[in-house]
Amino acid sequence: MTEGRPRHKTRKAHADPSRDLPAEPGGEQIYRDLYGAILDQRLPPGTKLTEESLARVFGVSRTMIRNAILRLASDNIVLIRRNRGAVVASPSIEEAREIFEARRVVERALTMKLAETLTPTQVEQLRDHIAQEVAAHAAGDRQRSIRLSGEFHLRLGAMAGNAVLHGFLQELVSRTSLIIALYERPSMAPCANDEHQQLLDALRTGDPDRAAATMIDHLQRCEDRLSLVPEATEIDIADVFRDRLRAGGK
Amino acid sequence: MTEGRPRHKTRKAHADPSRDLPAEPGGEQIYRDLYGAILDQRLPPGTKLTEESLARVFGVSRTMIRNAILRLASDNIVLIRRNRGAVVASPSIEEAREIFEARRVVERALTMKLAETLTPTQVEQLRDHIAQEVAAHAAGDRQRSIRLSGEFHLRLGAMAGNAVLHGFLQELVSRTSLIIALYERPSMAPCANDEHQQLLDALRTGDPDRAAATMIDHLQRCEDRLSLVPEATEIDIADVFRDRLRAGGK
DNA sequence: GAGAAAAAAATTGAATACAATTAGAAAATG
DNA sequence: CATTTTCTAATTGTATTCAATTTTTTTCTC
Repeated sequence: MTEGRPRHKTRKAHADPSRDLPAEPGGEQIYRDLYGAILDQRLPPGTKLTEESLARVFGVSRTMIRNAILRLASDNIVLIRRNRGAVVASPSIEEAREIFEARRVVERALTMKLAETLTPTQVEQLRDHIAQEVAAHAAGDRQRSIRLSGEFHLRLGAMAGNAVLHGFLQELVSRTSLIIALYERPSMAPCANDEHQQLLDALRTGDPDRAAATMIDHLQRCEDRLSLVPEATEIDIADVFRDRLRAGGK
Repeated sequence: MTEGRPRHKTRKAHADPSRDLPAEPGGEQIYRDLYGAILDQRLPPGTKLTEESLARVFGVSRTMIRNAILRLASDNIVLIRRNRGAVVASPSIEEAREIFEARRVVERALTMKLAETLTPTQVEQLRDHIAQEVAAHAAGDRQRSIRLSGEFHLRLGAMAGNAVLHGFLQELVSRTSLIIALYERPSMAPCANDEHQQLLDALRTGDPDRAAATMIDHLQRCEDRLSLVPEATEIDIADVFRDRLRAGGK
């Protein structure tokens, strides 16, 4: 019955200290690493993902990089253009609006479910999480702050007990990271953590409608904190002289 | 070995005459073909998808089959077990319930949106679609009937104008096909098309709440028409003699 | 014969090799 | 000198090859 036999697999120890064994196979680790890098904006929207470079970095063949990229593409956080490589996605303003609308739909449902089932243990977990957010914010760790903020929504979603909706939320939160990278207003925290506290309070009342309203409100504020308006600059030159170009040139 | 390249499809004659040339590259066509075959239950849940067999059938290398399967897996209609191949997914009862719940969430939202924007042209399109459903039902074409039924929901979802939610719905409808294959009660149409007519009527009133209620009701009926209860059979033998097994010896 | 062990076959995982396409640099043209 | 053209390098798409794992078959033992 003793299962725990310490087997030393001395293989390529990668720079990742979180894992001694050859990581999870199937390109899983690569996928996660890329995913994390994109979410943390170390690979910002528009970044080209060249297969061979990544293959060298990760010390594997292009095959697995391709698989990882393929998965990222079906998560809609990477865009593959045929024969022209993959880039980190750059959601348009329209897309951003749709994503936030989808979040309101999905998270409203998850919040209502959770309001009716929330246990003291879960309250404690969420409280802890908020504490971490506050700490990160106080420490000025913006990177971590954004990441924790997204994770709060995900943990909440996980607790609601519908894996399908939770999966949708995962995609939505990821894409929201890209949106923040593209459209955040300078000098504004994307997701104020006192709002998370309000959310928790609303959940604890056990009233689904009140919790849902709080969530909707929170998401709307998040969206409003961004700058989702088309920029009017920089296109002018081409536009102003359009008639001249028509008349003069070919 | 002179394999050559038989231009005729002497092998499994595919019913799809739409392509002589390699069609869209990137394994797109293969993906769609497999997708369609699964949705039409020509590849029912549990079917093993052996890479080499598929490679022979489609006349390509395993590489592209793998890509297609990978995409199907991220759509959650195929399950990949490491080193043990891929099979068409068999959603559990629990999963089925979650999928229907997710559908209520997503389609409620889409229905409410659509109720406020529905144009006469769209009404006409939906009316046409329902006519097709009625015709298929009358002709006893069950296969087509099920497919059209799912497509009705998708067209409705497409009209609502949120591509993200529409994408979610696509996955949900696909997975519902698997659920129907697994859990349909004999002698029962999965989605009565007079309910689709009621839905259209409700949408035409322009009242979001009424339309939403009709949709929720419809989806609930669809779920209720299935047999989502754990089967009590076949486990009996082991269960009946459990105490004896315990007492007698391990 | 039933069951366990070993060997063979089939299947998947991943790297490499080659072909096709695109992007970029150099040369040619007006 | 700007623009097009041509050639070259870089990159992606797909097939093939080799290794690792699982499944099936065979062989052996009792």
